[in-house]
Amino acid sequence: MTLVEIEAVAKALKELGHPTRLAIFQKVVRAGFQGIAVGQLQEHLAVPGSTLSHHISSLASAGLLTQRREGRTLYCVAEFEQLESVIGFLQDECCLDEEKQP
Amino acid sequence: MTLVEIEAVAKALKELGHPTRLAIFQKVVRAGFQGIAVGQLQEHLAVPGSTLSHHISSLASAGLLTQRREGRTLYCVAEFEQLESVIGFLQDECCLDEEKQP
DNA sequence: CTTATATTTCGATTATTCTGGAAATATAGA
DNA sequence: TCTATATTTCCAGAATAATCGAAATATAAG
Repeated sequence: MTLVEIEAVAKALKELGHPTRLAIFQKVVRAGFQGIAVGQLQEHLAVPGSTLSHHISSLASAGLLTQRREGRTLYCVAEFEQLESVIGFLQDECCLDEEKQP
Repeated sequence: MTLVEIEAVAKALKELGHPTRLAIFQKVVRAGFQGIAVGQLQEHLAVPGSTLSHHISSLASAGLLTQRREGRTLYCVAEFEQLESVIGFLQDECCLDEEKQP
């Protein structure tokens, strides 16, 4: 794992490490490949539009989601590969090997 | 998963989401159950002592490590259960169910 | 009791992030 | 074109985090 890759993982962890953003990401992931509209997120999470928009673009800047427009509606779609690479990092780079376990 | 638990996971993710702290944590995990001394971390990571100490206590405040004193030396030991609960959250609460996969 | 080593806490500065109202943009429909 | 809806961008203030030298604490050894 290169330094650049580690920094990409750190960036993703950092953006996930905010309660509102983690809640947003959870909803986006659960919406599956079709995604969830920004407005629907706003209904569920009761957070002002501009604040929500900032959090969404933070998650996008970490490669954790993308947006797709359909008419006036913008859908947020999870980038599952990025999520998997974060999980993979924690498992491979941070967890113990079997032989070290008690 | 309760709100309190989500906030605990968010806190852990946030603390891991800093390049220096992620590097610290990686070394601590790899040191296994015996842990690694603060001074050894400092040698590896070339960061001033006071800064390092702050980062270590951030990780401790997120429940990701504990410290054990042996004489003048303080060892940092990973809290593997906390790491596993973070990984578990990302897998269980955030990943797709099989039936949603393509 | 003095000195050396290991690490933390204090204190202060600088940098970054969070927040949300208001204005701007994009699209659709009448 | 005019209006309504959906969302973002602009702006600026408030809050939090990061940084690190210097001083303090803890322990060990002579």
